Amino acid sequence: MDLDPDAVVVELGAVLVAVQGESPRVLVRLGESIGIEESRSVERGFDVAGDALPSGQFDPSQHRTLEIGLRAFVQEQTGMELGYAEQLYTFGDRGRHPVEREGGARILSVGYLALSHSSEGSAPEGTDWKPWYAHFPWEDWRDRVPDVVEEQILPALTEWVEETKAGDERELRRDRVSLCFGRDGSAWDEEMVLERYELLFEAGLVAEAQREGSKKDSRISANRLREQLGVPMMSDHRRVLATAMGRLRAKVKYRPVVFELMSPTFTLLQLQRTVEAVAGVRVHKQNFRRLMENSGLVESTGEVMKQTGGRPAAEFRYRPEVLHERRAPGVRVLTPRKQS
Amino acid sequence: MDLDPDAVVVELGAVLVAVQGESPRVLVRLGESIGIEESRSVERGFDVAGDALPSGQFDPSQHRTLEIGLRAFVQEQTGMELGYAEQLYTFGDRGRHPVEREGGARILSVGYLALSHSSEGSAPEGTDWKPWYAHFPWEDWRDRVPDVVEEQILPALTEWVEETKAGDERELRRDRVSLCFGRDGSAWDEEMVLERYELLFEAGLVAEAQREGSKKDSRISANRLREQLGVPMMSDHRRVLATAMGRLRAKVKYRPVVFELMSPTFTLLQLQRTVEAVAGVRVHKQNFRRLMENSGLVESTGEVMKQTGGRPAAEFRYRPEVLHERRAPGVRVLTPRKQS
DNA sequence: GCACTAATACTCAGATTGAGCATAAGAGAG
DNA sequence: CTCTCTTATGCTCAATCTGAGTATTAGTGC
Repeated sequence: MDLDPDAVVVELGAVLVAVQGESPRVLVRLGESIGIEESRSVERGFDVAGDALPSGQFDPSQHRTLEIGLRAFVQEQTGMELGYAEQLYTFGDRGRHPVEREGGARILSVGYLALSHSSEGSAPEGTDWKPWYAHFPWEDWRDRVPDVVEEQILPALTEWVEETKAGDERELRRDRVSLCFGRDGSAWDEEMVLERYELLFEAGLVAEAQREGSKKDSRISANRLREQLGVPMMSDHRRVLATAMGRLRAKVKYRPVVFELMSPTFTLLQLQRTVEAVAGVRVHKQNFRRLMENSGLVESTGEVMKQTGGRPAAEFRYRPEVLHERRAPGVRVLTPRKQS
Repeated sequence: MDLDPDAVVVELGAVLVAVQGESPRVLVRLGESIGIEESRSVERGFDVAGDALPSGQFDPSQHRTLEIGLRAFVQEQTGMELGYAEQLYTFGDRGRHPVEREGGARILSVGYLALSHSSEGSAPEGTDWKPWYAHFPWEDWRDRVPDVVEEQILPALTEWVEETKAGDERELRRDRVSLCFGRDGSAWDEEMVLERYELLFEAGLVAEAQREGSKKDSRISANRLREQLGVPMMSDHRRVLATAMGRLRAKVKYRPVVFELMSPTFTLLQLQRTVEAVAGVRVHKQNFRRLMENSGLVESTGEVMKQTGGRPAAEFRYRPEVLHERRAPGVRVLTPRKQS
């Protein structure tokens, strides 16, 4: 690794998502298999790094484009051939990577979102499909408001708000908390995944924040809390994952990307469960099917699927022609009517 | 500049947008003032580079974050203090920058969108506020379908479709053309700015494509055409601008970003004209005001503005509280009812 | 045949849209 | 002072779309 402090190293990382039943999953390289980097971190006293996204250092002499490089890394590290992939964001803040603090080059990480139909079948050696809500337990509002929000996060954030002396800064913090977690008249917005993660990071509530030099908080209570706030990942990979979740939740609504997660044919309920899994919220079943039937996004194959446990369901497939017919074809996730 | 072919240089570039009346403008550094880079290109026989975005090379020892670096460059080069700024995309394709082809480092360019209230007052020495439709004449559908679309672009693209031998590749091309330019049942989608630019680039119809090594096309007719297809910019800056336009057109609809382009107070017509200028389409006036009045995005100041040429107009201001009240507060640009 | 599980049909009131028509309030001309 | 021009603003109407239900149907496993 380059030790010139002026040098820039570009890391390409992929958030490869698949949905198994009702569980959205991300392909990670297991912490134990990372070797050098992990042992280094441990050696230097940092928290255990955690799992990593498939990623690697961009090599301009090998890779004509960033995406080509990314595909090569994913292929090498997981044996998976990427299908749909889109660039998310480029992070370049100083200090989010342990190696930087050892005098190495500055690391830019370019994150990608990739979608896969098949997370079935075991993941290759050294990798695993991890449920993304294991990393973001506060993001799953399908069945109820997650306990961790009411019981851990909001009290801790309130404390974080109150600890500020300056009134206007406190006001700003209060605002962010209510916006991010849907308090005080704001509604829960499932797309704000990154904003929430960054908020928790700034408040020192996620384990990754501890790796930063600033204000170590080693109180037992704080550490216990962080343990409940999701499984951490290597360097800034959980941040990249948050970006991916937010983007996917948003994009599902105006592009037919869910179908990248489905088998070629599916029932409307399977489609609904996939959307719900990704969005982390429930939708009204009858209205969902009405929407799908009028959207032009899908068409019936004429077959039925009988393995549903109830009345057999009609089988559908994606209808690509919709791209020519509608302006922003996607699965609008209908929200319960506002209290306004 | 680094000559190690394995090295990566990160260029930060800003698309700084302001709207003057009905004309959206971009702050550019004038071609003549660029100096070294331009003269080099000319020396080596490339097309004249054209104007450049405010941009510079990211320096990890100076800049704690990418955005900080960007703000510094814009400040230095234009004297402007950036307000709103958001990252757009990171481009890293080989061959879009002339210097690369001289054996230099690979250049990644990280593009940003920045918005400014004030393009009034002359731009600093060596810079200018250029109307963005000068670079993208096919993107302005406010008054009619631009002539250049019907008369130049579509015939040329049709030729590009037909010149393909393989039937399925031809089908793909035909599809892209109809999607991008709203033919064959597709509607014009003003957000697809980047897709259209890339299409014209691939078809060799924009001047920048000529700088690439591949298939030089020096027919007189082809060159005349490219001259009509908008003012080119340095290296890949027009691509970054296309990305910015598309993002802004999309974002206006679900975030209150237009107000970054407005004065503190404004009339509804001024707001409408700004939205139309950005989106490149017209909207129904009465419906627009109904939408604004019900959206919670603005509130009346109680004052009126009399310089309108007709009946005095009520003066409005942005209402930040809307962020807490609505899920995706933005100026939905209503489209004329479909033919379906 | 009964209980259970989904799937699918249908209803209904309330909001939201797309399009217009109509009126109001200034400025400037004569 | 009235007429004309220009924009602002009010209001209507039919067509759709939405949020929330209720009701019925068609399988499976006792």
